[in-house]
Amino acid sequence: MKKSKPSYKFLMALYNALLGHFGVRNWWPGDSPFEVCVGAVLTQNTAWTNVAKAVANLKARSALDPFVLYRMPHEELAEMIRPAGYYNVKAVRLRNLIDLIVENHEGDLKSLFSPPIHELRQQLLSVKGVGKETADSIILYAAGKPIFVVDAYTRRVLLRHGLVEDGTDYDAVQELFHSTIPRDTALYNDFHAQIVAVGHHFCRRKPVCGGCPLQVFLDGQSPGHVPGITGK
DNA sequence: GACCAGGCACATC
DNA sequence: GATGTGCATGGT
Repeated sequence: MKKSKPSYKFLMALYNALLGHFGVRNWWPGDSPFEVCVGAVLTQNTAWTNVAKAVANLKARSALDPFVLYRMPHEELAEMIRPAGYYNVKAVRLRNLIDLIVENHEGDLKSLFSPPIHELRQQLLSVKGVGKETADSIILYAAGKPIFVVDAYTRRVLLRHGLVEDGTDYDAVQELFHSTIPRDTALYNDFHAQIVAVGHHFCRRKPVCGGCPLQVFLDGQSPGHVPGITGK
């Protein structure tokens, strides 16, 4: 069964339902654009609580800096980000991103972020270890440009509430937002943050959705609320 | 002790 | 081009 595409009105009402429940989220959890870039790589398939420990290690060593990380040996970097898991692959991926920043932009993120979104995205995607979600997270939350981030929470929440088909790919989910609601950085930033909030609190492990603001909103309005889908 | 978490690249068919 | 696999820690 093919689902009809949600309207502007519907998506905004959905957003407002989340906003009313959670309040403005003020995302991403990071003190600087560079920290957002590092966090975006470290959080790949990893709980944020573990990422926070790795970031704290880097901060404690004053290593949250492109030039410091550029000079750091692999073993040392891997050891510092160990709590985030996959530390060997992530140390390489982080280094690949740092290489782009330092070697092509003299360590200056403003330089990296200066091109139009499409060009910036291509640059980020050319880095081995930076996929669509990581690139888009950096573009939205570090560069402050309007692109919608599609992550596990986004898919899960949309799927669980019957708004997309199972297996809908990244580009299709992203296009759903881009073609429906305005290209606005602040809106995309908070919308995604709201989705993460509801995904984290209500659509993760719990077998039922009691108290979920989306359930309240969607009942009688959505293609069908689908309780009980946990995990991926 | 099993299961899961804000992916990604690579091998194989 | 679809599907499977390795990477790894820490919380529930």
